[in-house]
Amino acid sequence: MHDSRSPPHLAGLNTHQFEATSHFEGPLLVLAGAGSGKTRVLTARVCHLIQEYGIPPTQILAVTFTNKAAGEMRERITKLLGSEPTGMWIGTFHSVGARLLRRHADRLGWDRGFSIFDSDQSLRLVKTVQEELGLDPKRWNPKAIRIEISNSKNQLQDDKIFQQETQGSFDLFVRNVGQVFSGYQKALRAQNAFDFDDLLMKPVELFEGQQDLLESYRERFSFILVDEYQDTNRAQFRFVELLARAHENLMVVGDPDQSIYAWRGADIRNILDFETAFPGARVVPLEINYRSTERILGAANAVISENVNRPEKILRASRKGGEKITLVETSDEKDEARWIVSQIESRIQSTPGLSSRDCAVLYRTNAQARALEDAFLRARMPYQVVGGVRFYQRREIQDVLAYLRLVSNPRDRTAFDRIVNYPRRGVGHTTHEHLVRWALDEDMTLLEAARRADEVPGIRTVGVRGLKRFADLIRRLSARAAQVGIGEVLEELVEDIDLIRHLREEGPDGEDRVRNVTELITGTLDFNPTLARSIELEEMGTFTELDLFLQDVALIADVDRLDPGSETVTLMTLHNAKGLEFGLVFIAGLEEGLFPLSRAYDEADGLEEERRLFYVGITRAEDKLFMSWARHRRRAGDFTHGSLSSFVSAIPDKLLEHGKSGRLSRGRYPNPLGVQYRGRETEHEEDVAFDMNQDSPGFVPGERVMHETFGAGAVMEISGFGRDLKVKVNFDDVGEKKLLLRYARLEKDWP
DNA sequence: TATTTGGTTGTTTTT
DNA sequence: CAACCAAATA
Repeated sequence: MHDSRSPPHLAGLNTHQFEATSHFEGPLLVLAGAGSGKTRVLTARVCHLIQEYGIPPTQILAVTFTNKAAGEMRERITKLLGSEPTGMWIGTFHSVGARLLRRHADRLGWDRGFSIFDSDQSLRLVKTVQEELGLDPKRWNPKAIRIEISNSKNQLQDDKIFQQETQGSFDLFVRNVGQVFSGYQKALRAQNAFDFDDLLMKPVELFEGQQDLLESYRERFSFILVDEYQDTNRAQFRFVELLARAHENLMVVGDPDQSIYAWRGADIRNILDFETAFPGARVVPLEINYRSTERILGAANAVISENVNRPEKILRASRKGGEKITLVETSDEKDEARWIVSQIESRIQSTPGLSSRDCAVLYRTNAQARALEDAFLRARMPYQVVGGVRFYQRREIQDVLAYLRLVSNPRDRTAFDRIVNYPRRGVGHTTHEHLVRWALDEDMTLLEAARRADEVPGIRTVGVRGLKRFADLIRRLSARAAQVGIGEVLEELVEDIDLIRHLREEGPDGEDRVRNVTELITGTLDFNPTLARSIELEEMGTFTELDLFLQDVALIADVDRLDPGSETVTLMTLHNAKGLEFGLVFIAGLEEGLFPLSRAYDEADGLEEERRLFYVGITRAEDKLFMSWARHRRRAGDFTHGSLSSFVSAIPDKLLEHGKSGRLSRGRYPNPLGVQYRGRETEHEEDVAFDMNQDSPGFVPGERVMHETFGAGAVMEISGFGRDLKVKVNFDDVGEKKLLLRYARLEKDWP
């Protein structure tokens, strides 16, 4: 341990933490178990570089997983240093990429005022391109195509490479993706826009193609630090590699056991093979957990050790003992939610100093938030939901933002299309078509064409007036944006289009929408571009406040909006919980098929990733962990019957304390004898009905069954759970088939 | 051109 | 049980 005579950034570090912190040049891999103080090490090393080795902050680049983490890191460094690390770049891969592109977009044929398209906007663009190509979106799922494009980009494969590689493919889908891909990329460029994936891929293209730029940034960032390295993808690896290859002063920090983003291209090999990519790397393990109690950590270790594909390591607890983990069985999602709320209530009441902000409820899917919210609302317990229907994704917010985007980037056609007729200006489908055709012929932006709408053939006077009014509005806003703050621009816009009145007229949801818009305005009134940190001071003059604001908005994540200071319980997905910690943690919905999700069984390593997610969830808890599951759950409209997640069986029983919700333990439910109470309790009857219809297939291996099309056969085996129950049948005529029971409509074939 | 209706569809996780 | 979309009607 380093004592108080050391500089403040070294105080209290253990041997391994100190080793990593004081590392100077060359590659360094820190294998940091959950709660082992990796953020401390990261910030301490930055201070060490600056104070002990005299490295100017301008030469340091730190990449974090969220903007929030970036902000916290900057704050902590400032505190330790006693001054801002001015000129140091700290940000996510996406924000660093955006920042580089803002500076050099012209070298790629983009304009520095480019728009950043989020997944929704990029999906809309995929649809548009599909329509132009005459590919029926019913037959070729735009979402699937978008995912394919995105994956490809994350592998650094652009549309040209994609087409080359799939040219002779017999897979029609893949060939179509190739077509859409290049149309999509062309459209992005025509609109002066990048999508999320471009923010990672284009900087790589920039560096690979422009040696002088690469050289200058290599010199500029002579020290690079990357957090959450286990979740980097190919493009991110390449980006880091390009910058770090010359000097190799690269520190990466991560934990293979917490890799949970393989589905979006993260490649765990980046961390596993780090020593191969950077030979001679120093490897420092951090294996003492300072966060959770011994019992909680025991459960986490037991769970993760079930994974086969992992380097052997064990995380030790510095905190001994602790409460047992509570595992509770509930009757359905409402019962589960009520139980959670009541636990939080009684805990807060009985534990002095414990407040709702110390509590978090984690779940696998966003849909689970609904029942929970309902219970919190009823109990009048304040809560905040992270994610789900995202704030910036809401229709009314997107509408307002589309105006701003169009002001900032007049070529943004996606923005134009969205708002040209919102609120209604008499610009319908036909008018729009005429406008587009004319703009294309005359080679001008839609906005420019709208300004000269009276010259466009075929448009009725209502449309002409509407378009001119629209173009005029955008022009006025542009002028204002150059003079006043973003907040004022927004206020004027909302006033001008009379948005509040329009929203109120929409009916019941209108008030909510009004509130959201007001919240957006309030948020922007004190928007401070220097605080936004997305830009260096000397660059300030070259961008308007609006540009900076839009960039921030585009890259903000759900967790970034989490307010840890507010007196509320936090509800979020397990993915969003990465990197966070809470005194009390609930993991809800621990049912087979939900967590792990049944789809995880279909993919190689799917179950292992799911288990890592469970591991991440468990290790969020400091003092007490609760887990719950429900026997019945409404999913996608229909009822499912569930059983306890197989993940839980890995946890030694001595760490567990079993319980039942009040509803179940009162003994009305379940009914061990089946039909005994029939007629007396309605609830119970429903329950029996589930059992007959949904739960038990009513089939056993060897039994003879009939199928509508396949005819008679014998049941071979039964697998899956709930709505994913599958049966394998050996049909007399067509042989073996694996069928989803809920579609199969099998009937017993009585002899 | 705007609005309403009904039908279809799909739910994993996110920068 | 949404949200989204296409067709039908005002």
